[in-house]
Amino acid sequence: MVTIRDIASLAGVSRTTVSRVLNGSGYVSEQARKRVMEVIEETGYVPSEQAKALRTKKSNVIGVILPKISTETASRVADGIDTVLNREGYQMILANAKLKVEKEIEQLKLLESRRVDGIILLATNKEDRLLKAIESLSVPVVALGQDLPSISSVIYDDYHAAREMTEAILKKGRNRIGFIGVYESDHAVGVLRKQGYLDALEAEGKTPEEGWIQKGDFTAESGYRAMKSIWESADRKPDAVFAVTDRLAVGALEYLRAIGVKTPEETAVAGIGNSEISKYVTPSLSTVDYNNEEAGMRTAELLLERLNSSGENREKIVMGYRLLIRDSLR
Amino acid sequence: MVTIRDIASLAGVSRTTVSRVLNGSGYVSEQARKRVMEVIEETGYVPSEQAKALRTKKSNVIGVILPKISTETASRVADGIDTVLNREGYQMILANAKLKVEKEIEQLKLLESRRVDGIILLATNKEDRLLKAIESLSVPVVALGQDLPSISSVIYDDYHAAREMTEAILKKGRNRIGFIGVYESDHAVGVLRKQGYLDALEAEGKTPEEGWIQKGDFTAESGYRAMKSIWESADRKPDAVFAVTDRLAVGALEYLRAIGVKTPEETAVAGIGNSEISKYVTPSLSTVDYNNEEAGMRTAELLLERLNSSGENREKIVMGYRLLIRDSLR
DNA sequence: CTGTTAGCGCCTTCAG
DNA sequence: CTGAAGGCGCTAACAG
Repeated sequence: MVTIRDIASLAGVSRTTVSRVLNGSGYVSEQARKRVMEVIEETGYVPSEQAKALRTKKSNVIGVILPKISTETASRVADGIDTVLNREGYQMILANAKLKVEKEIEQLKLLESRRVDGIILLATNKEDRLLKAIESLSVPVVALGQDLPSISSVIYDDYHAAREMTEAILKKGRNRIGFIGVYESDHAVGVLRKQGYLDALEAEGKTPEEGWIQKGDFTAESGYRAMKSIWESADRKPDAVFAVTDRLAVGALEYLRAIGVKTPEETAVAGIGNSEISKYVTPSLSTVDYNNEEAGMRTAELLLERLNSSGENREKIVMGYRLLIRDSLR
Repeated sequence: MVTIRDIASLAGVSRTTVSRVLNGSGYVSEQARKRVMEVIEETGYVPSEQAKALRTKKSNVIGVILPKISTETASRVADGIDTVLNREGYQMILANAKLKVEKEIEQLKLLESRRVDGIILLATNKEDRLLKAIESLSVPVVALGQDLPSISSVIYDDYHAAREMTEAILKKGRNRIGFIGVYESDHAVGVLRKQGYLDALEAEGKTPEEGWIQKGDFTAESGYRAMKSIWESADRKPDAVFAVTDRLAVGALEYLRAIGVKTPEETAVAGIGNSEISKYVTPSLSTVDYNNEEAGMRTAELLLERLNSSGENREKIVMGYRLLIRDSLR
């Protein structure tokens, strides 16, 4: 591999001069610059960002920790992050947390060892050991998706989104609304969305019946099972079901179809996420669009700002959302 | 940032000794090891992979160039790649080619400047300048998705997949099969799949009618428009349509529904890719499963083998596929 | 078992 | 306008 040294000697100048033409810093005679450029061209020399980073203590790489790689949400977010990063001259190193806290922490450390300039964490929990791990890090971290105390974050308005969707269902005259949630370690999805649902009901003086509230695990299959549990355990059958995720909702839709319940006539269904399938299932699924790409962009911008300002102040951005009422809710 | 030097002096040993306990290389007395470990623990020292890489000329980072980040195929492949890379102690730096050749080349160079150990390219074309760029690179590259001469690659069996799906359609007694393809710069998708379709027809002595063959650009909307063109320009209406992509097929499905043509009764539809929507549209879409995750894994393995063997021999792996005949084809 | 020495490829004072 | 010298954090001979 050809180095700056080779270029220097081939061009008959010092390494310093080569460095200067490379970075456009300081004065270099037109003649010298030309010689150097020629040699670079001939040799196909590519400066090592690695060595540069060691010297300048800036790698221009940002680490991104995803809960799972092949997920619609994650890839939309990654797309948004990449847009901003690419524009600002950064590259992105991806790390997979596989939905496990330990893995999340492990990846944080791995990224720190790579000396990335900053880390974006798509968080799925707010566990103490995670917060501790972040604090002990010497690399700036911003979170997306969960409101982590002590660091800047971009979050979705889970509570209001869920509440508004539930209200929209109520407004259609539906009174017996079931709910499919997830485990509560995921605070944003497991707790906030559920609270939004509960509060919307309570505001109308309604109480969900025993058995109307079930849990899944983000898969369509679990949505199917949850819907089945609701149906079989409830005395009065619900006339609507709100799932915290489109996949769960699609699973619910499938169960209803399987037992011959008409959607939306008998039982309406709604989800959150505006996944691509939501548009193409029959009936098309009512859902909430979170604009993940934009969220990714905002998060990247937040991180970059932090890198350039050296300020320690924490910032919190709450993303807006958009209700999409489609055929599954009439 | 604490360095190996700090650890050494705090532990009262030399940097070499610290390095040795870090890498488990050479002999270190139990006593010294313990002292060092303690100090590392206390200080929260994290060795710089960056400096290590500069010295060892191995970064343990692999670059992955995707045509687009938020794509089902890309993210499945990335998932597979990550599985293998993670298992073998590598990390993945993602680069977005935005479906442009120049950007593809630019990313190759950028990754080279980062001194990644190898590059995986999800290729969408076989243009000469791309091949040239790859050859001038001093980093091993393997391709996925296109059969690039001169480098190792993992490819899908596009020709046979398309041909077999077309044959499956013919076997259902459909005789007038339309086709929605894409531009030919994407050799695998644009040329090979089309050839499979044409050859299957020809083997049965059939010739597609003028207007039955249209092009789209990977979006559902373009599939819709292509289907419309087929419908409006053909004298005899097709009784089946084969699209080279699920999204195109879904667009076609939408058009047919819009004009009140029954699927599959009047006109059957098939795609390729086994996208998630294919399972949930109505009627469910017949398609070909390419097992992208496995392809990603194989590609990563191919690259790692190449890194460890220092051999220059090129290898070509052809992935298998699986026909999924669903409701859209009866 | 341990330390000394020498660089990996680059940038950055500091003197010319 | 240009070069020499030093060092970023780490590992790899090579002597002890």
